[in-house]
Amino acid sequence: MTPLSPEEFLLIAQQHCAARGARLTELRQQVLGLVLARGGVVKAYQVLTDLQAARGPAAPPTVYRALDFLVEQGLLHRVDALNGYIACQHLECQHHGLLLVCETCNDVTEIDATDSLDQLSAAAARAGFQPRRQDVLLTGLCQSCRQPS
Amino acid sequence: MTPLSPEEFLLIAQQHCAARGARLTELRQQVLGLVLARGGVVKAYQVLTDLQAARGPAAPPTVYRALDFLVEQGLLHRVDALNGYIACQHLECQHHGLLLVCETCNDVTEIDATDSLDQLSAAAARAGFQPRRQDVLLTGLCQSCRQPS
DNA sequence: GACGATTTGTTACAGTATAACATCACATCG
DNA sequence: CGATGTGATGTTATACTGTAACAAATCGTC
Repeated sequence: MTPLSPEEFLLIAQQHCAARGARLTELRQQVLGLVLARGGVVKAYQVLTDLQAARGPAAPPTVYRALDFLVEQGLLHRVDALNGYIACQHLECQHHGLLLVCETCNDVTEIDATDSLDQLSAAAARAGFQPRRQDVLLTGLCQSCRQPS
Repeated sequence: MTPLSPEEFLLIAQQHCAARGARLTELRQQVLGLVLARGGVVKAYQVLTDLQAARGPAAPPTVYRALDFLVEQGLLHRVDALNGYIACQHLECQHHGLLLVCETCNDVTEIDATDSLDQLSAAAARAGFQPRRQDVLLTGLCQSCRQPS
């Protein structure tokens, strides 16, 4: 399960958007590239800084709109617990991702947990609730951070 | 499943904290009371306003600290998606709560989904991740908001 | 080229949260 | 009793996150 390179990711993103009739404009692609370049969880204002470095003046709404779009398309996940964004780590496969947020190192890992998440949705449905495809996240300790040594 | 009255809730909260060796101080109790008084999802700055009305000058850290404590004790849930807090709706029973956040009316319902959530934890554990007891939330449409009529 | 719809730019501001340090309350122990 | 340590609260200032509202540019279509 080698992670995609930024180049591969951008390529797939293109196809992904084309297939959905969504316009992956220059700006949106650039923002996506900046997120990928940093790697891991990225904050909106980090992207803003990078964007300003790359293109001159830019304001918050510019990056928030691009990030919203990318989340909408499923290319990025929003990590509410950290007010951040992270590239989808299972773009190729159809999946329901579960985001594992380490509360020590703030690293985020995405695992495929389609079955469990479907169960969760079913439980919600029994309560009359109609879930929208959405990122579910758990916080806790990642493997590296719970070494007893 | 009648919801607890604020009085009942506060009483149980007392016992709950005592049992855990945590100090439910006057301030913390007051903050909890203000959340219960408003009902539903409450924002920190709403609590701040109410607290100022009730006790005179107060600053953000005062309420954030109290809210953090109450979340820590499991009396409140933090609703990341809304930057808000809501009283635990299953205080009496041992449960793993699943928060259902309606993206139309912003109402939050808490259902018991212990089984599904245990599955989720198990999936995380298989990835070497150790989840902490934590609120999981799904966004979507509540029953009232998806009336086709 | 005119038009409507979407995207982007820009300004200004609203809302959320914490760092850092001072002070206070309280339990414990010598 | 007073010293002392710990946790809780007060206080100031500031950092971080996000959006409303409107203007300008871009793109596809007729």
